[in-house]
Amino acid sequence: MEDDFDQTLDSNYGSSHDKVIVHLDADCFYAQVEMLKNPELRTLPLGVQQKNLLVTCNYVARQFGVKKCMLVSDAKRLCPSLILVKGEDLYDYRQMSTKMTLLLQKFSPLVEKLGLDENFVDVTQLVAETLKSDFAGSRNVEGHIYGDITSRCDCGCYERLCVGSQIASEMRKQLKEELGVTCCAGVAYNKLLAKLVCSTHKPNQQTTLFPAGVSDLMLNLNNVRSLPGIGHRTSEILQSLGISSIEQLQNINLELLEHALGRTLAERLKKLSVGADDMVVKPTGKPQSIGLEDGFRKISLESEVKDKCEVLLQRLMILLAEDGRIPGAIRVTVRKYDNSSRYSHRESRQCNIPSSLFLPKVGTLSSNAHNKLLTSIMKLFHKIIDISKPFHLTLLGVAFTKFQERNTGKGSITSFLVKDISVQSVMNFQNISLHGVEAMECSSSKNAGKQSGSTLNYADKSGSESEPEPSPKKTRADFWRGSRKRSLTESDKDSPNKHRSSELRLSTGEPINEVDFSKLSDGIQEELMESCMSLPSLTDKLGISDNSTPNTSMSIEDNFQTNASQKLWKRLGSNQGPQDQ
DNA sequence: CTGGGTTCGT
DNA sequence: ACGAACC
Ligand SMILES: Nc1ccn([C@H]2C[C@H](O)[C@@H](COP(=O)(O)OP(=O)(O)OP(=O)(O)O)O2)c(=O)n1
Ligand SMILES: [Mn+2]
Repeated sequence: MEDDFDQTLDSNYGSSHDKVIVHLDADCFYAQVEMLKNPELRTLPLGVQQKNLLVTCNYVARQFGVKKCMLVSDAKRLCPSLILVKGEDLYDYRQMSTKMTLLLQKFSPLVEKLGLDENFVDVTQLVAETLKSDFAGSRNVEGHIYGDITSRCDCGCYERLCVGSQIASEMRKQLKEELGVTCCAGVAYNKLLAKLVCSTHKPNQQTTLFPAGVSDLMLNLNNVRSLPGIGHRTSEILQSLGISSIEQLQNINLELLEHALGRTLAERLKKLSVGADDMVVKPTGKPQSIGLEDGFRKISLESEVKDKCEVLLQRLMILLAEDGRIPGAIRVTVRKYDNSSRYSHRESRQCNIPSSLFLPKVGTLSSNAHNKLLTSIMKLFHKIIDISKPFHLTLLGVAFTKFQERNTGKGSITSFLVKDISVQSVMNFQNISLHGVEAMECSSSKNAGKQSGSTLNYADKSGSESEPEPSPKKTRADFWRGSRKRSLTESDKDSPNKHRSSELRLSTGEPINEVDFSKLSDGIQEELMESCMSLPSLTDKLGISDNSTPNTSMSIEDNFQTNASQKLWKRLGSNQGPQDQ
């Protein structure tokens, strides 16, 4: 008891072994999603292109020496047969990202996203429950072990990390089977080490790090730049101090480092350099900002600015409607043409916006509020740019921030859906395939948007009546390796809307069937319609894609080869055929 | 020939 | 409002 207390207070600089952290990182993420959309690309060298930058490529292409974030021209020189797919529109990547995080949240609520394809999961509790309920279970490490384990720590971390590796393996199995996504995983006792060890075996592999391997892992990093937390700027400063290796960073005098970097950063980096990290896995909630930007050669007329911003705003309103919250502020970002300096000098201005613009009125928002927002945007623009002089922009961005939850009626299913994270994709109402409802205004029309035409599936039968109550004897620890079952959490139970919405849950589970809209209860049908109509700017969604440069062709034709992974992709909510290259 | 985001700290 | 970090 007292020992535990001391241990907690000591906080051993983030080097205690009491946690089990899994870090998951999808393989060549954008490229993988593109291959899921069009499996014919699987065997070919594939690159995903944003303007002139090749942002990532599949592992076939990597054999040619093609690298991430490379100029397209350089990549083509290395690999003339490289197939290119446009990737400026992140919609599909974002959607897959959401599904991955939802799947991982079945293992622990402590899931933190980093970008679109990485997740940290703190599985300490699941590991503890598993060890408790299954103390004689196998202690095999799944996947690779980093370095040697000749000396075993006696704090119990060996067993914990073993179970962690088994959980990681199950996570990857489910990601592959349910979403078609392959990824790497790293298992360690803190975030830094989980992330670093994750990347030691790629692709589609996992690695577990025990305390005995920590020193090797750190010293095998090639450059100080490989330490998460040391970016472009900091590594340059370190370079000017003659520090380029991890070992040099470990050994440099702390006072000297503080002088160059400030105390907080210096102390943090010192600890990181020996693998100590006390950062906690912070559950990722809804985003703090939702924005879009577009880069270009030159814009020098106010009218062009307005046009660009209007397009950005239209696309933004779709993302906003799907998010379901009301923004309290809007921000405009600009990049001025700057000779000599490749470095983006960006300037931004933001202002508050009245929430009255987002009142749940049906048709009114579209033109009226839209115009007011555009006016605000232009006002902000004029705060940055003096129109009376010539100007030359190379980027425009618009973002919403300061979100507030939408307050629809208390018991309304709308307000409930907005809150329920597992149902948020449903807020994209065009995702519902409305069998038995003919051409509802919000679903049909052009049906050409990227976010249209997806299918809504059941997943969670156990959420409603059919599943027996979990027996108190059975701990949650068994769910991930024994029979797969999901039970309602406590907070699920006290809300009647939760039960109603289980009818509408987006699939991440096995029994995949399309929802037949006409089979939903009448009350829910009506409320869904109302919810649909009360969403801001819903009518704007019609025929408008979150797609600046369309990168897919919409073939309604469904007779082409049906490869398993493509079926999976389609089943999971795409309506897109393969691309015509 | 340099994406399109998001978060955090100051 | 901006720089720095991450993907
Ligand atoms: N500067 C960057 C870095 C990444 N990404 C995008 C493209 C990647 O597909 C995705 C994930 O980034 P990763 O660094 O994890 O790279 P990949 O997943 O593509 O490849 P890997 O297999 O090495 O993880 O984020 C980006 O747009 N800009
Ligand atoms: Mn990745």
